[in-house]
Parts: sequence; C-alpha cells; structure tokens
Amino acid sequence: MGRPPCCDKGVKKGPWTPEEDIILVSYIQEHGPGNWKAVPANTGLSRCSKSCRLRWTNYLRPGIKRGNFTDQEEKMIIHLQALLGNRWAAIAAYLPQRTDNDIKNYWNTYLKKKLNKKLEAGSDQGSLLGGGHNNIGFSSVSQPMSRGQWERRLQTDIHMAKKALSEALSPNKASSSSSTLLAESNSNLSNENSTFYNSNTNKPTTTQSMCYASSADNIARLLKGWMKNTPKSASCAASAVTQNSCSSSEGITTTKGSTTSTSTVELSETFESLFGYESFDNYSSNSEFSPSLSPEATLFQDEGKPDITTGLIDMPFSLFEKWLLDVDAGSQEKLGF
DNA sequence: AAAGCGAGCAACCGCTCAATG
DNA sequence: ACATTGAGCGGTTGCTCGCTT
Repeated sequence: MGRPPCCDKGVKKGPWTPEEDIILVSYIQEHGPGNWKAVPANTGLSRCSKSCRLRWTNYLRPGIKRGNFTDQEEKMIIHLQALLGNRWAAIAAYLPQRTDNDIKNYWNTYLKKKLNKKLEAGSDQGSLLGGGHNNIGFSSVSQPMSRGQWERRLQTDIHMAKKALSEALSPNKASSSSSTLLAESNSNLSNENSTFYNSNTNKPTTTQSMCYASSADNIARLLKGWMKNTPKSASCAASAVTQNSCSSSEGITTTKGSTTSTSTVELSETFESLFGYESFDNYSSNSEFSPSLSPEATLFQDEGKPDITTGLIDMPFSLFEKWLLDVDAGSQEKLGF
C-alpha cells in the first residue's frame, strides 16, 4: 500500500547535470527554497520535487562542507549516533555544515566499520562501552533502553540549558548575539523545518533578498566553476559556487580560532554550573549550543554574511560538542580515538 | 593492459509527520 | 475528526572511480 510515488511519470532520474544545477540554483536564488512542488513546474526541470529538494539540500545549498571529516567531527558523529541513533538529520543539526546524507554515508561507509573493528579488537577485553550512564552503544550493539534514557536526558539538559540561558541573558536579550543563540535554541531542535530564520529578527522568513547574493553573480560563479572543472567534475561545479571546491580535499579549512565576547563569559558560567565544565576557553558564543541552527540559517549567513560563516567554520567545539566529547572521553580513549 | 573488487557517494524509494481544507 | 498533500527523514541502491592482481 502506501502512498503512490509523488511524481513517477516522465521525471528524469539519475545524476544531475550542471545545466540542471544551474537552473535549480538560479530558481532558488530568486524564489528561495521551499515549495518544492512548484520547482519542477516553474523551472521546466523534468525532476521530481523531492529530487530537487534533495539536490539542493545535499549538494547545492551554500555553506555545506563536504568530505574530509575532521577528528572532531568524527567524534561528534560517533557520540551523537550513540546518543540519538540513526537520526541523521538530528545529528546533522549539530554539524551545521554537514548534510544528513553526508553524515549517513560517512557513518555507513567508514565509521561503522571502523568502530566494529575497534569493538572486535576490544571485545576480548570485556565491555568497552558500558559503564555508568555513559553507555555509549553503537548501532550494532546499542541498547534501545539506554538510548531512550539518553535522549530524555539530552532533551532535559537542553531544556535546562535554555532556561538557564534565558535567565542569564534576560537583562540584555535584545542586543547581544546571544539572543540569537537563545532564539535558535528555542527553535526546532530537530531542524526539521525548512524555514529560513532571519538572524536579526529571529523570525522565519521566506524572503530571500538577504539570503542570496545576486543571481547573476552566483550564476556567473557557477558557470565559471563549471567551465574550470573537468567533465568528470562538471557536476560539482554548482557546488563550487559555495564551497570553492569540488573535491573533498580542497578548500576546506578547519582552523581553531576562537572568539569570545562579554556574554560568552556569562554563558560560560551558566553552562559551567549547568554541566560542570571547568574550561570554556574555546567557547564561542555565536551559534554555539544551537543544534537548531538550521542549515538554511547557515545558508542565510553564508550568502549574506561570509564572516559569520567563517566563524561557523572556524569555530572550535561548542559547549554541547564539548559535553558530548567529554562525557564519554573514557570510552573513547579505550577505543583509541 | 585489463579484469575484478571494494569503497565512496549521489540519488532514489518508501515511509512518517505535519499542515491544511 | 478525517482526508489529502507536501515536506522531511532514513534505508537502500547503483554508479563511478581507484586500487589490486
């Protein structure tokens, strides 16, 4: 039974061509993402609306980083997968520059095998993963109960963090970047809507005037990247618009610059008391602890405010990431990460 | 040089969820 | 309250490429 395919007649399948990418990108630049049903009709693309959305979110969307997962990201994924299970979208919410598909692929093709090897190697020495509340399970060995408990704990912690933040920031909510943080924290944690959030107003917006550079400019860059690439990588040209690279080995910088602000100190204290951290040196307030920072929000910032994006790219571990990594450091060390 | 094989990844499929009438 | 429909998510497939034999 189930629903019939959303669009099974006359739609093109298979890899996207650069021409299709250009059409899609230019359309979205003009109208913004969303209303995917209208995209094929309005663009003339012989593609399913789902295919258009997928192509955009996983490939063409600005601000996404592809390939070359860092150790930190790897650890994040491992922890989050243990905590959340195969909820790739939720995991991707904590790695705003990564797509769920990318993370999923990385997990399935690399991390899972790597972890299984570690587990097999360590199984002779008894349980490596158990122990207290940090019962980090991997997909093959995880216990549903502990996962559920951890989800609840996670939600509780997030809720507490939001409350504490709200209290800590109430005097100067309006002006600081932390208000954005708070608002982002208050928005959908699972990052499941496609609404753009205006980082200034914290209101959802479908107006893309601020989200996108001029279409002509982007298309020009798109074409430029396309022309420069070999046929093999031609399909990557569109992504070069935002990534400046097609190959996963290019153009990805992961520096560890840290920024702090006055409010950061306050937040640090708040979180310190909340989670028991001792050091927040690397905590950067902008977009931190904001799993709800949607990829589209990143897009928003990326296109209009490159510096902010740089901040995202260059950011050290967020508080929550630190928590994720610290909370089970022992287990990870045992596994040799 | 060519065939075989495996890894990586883009894209599809089917399902669920949420919004709307 | 129910049906419909669009959007989103996770599992899976199949293609491509690089390495090995």
